Amino acid sequence: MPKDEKLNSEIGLGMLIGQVHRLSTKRFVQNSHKFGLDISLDQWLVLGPIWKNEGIAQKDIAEYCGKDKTSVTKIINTLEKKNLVVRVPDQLDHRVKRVVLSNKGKELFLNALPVMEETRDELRSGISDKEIESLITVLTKVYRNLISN
Amino acid sequence: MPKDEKLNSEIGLGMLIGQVHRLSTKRFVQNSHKFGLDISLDQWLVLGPIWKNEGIAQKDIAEYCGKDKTSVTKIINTLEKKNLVVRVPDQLDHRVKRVVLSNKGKELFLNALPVMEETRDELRSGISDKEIESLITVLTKVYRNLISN
DNA sequence: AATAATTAGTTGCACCTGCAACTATTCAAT
DNA sequence: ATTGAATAGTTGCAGGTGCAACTAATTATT
Repeated sequence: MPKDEKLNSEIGLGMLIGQVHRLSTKRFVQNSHKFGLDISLDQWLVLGPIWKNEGIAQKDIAEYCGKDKTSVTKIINTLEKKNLVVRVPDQLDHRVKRVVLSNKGKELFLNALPVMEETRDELRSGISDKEIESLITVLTKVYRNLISN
Repeated sequence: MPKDEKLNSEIGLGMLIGQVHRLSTKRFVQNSHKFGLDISLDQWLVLGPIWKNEGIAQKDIAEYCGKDKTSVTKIINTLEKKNLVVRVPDQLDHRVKRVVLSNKGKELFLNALPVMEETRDELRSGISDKEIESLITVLTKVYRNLISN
């Protein structure tokens, strides 16, 4: 019944990554509620590149946050439903759509920064910078093994 | 355009974990197809405890693989649709359902072992055991930070 | 024994993901 | 100029996830 009993057995690496991923996205949403906001981690991740690059094309958003273009389409749909972003068709290339933050979107992005901070701190609590660094280093190697499709 | 260009910038830890998680579940499915099988990583993860413990209750499956009971219900639904498992109501406690592998399920489980092996090897390719060990150590700390709800 | 609290499992809703097939537009080749 | 890639984005389908609310069965309380 103790939640971390299974850790002693050989909880595989893949399983561990899955757990951490699921729990951290969950935690982000919980924290956003604590701050009176309603935004998912993935919505936040998509908002990021739009903030940094007003009018970015969906294709570039996908590349930027490592998501499938299909996923980006659908996340932007929900962001648009929430009136956080607007799709603007490019005047030169009629295939691309440029995505822009609304005022509400800008406001939410700023308000969500502390949520990100807090979640980040919770994840790293009691773990040294050196450990985090090595974690990122090795995880990046795994990542490189995987992107070479 | 190069797929790993973003690595140089500060691709956050959370984002990195998300990428690795998504890419590795994807890779598992691709590998299962290469072996002529059709099984997802999560279906495999649920099959595991049933293999080790015939007639395990759904609640214990959930605990075993760290999934929500809701998710387990639905994954077992699809496993049952595929005729890989059967739900058997417990005779003593009429609330619990015990899950059993069919012959087809046992066969698939065994056939999927090499898929697991291959995916595992691909993930770890070029990474020393020591690095993997430290990865698991630190990731486990992150995990512990998260389960304390 | 009757009521209340727990527990196992399911369902509905909203969201995220990957894949394949599709539209529409732009670019390349001849 | 016309045909044939390639590209940006969308849609439909199947699956996975969390949450809240629910049923049915078991235990605890009094």
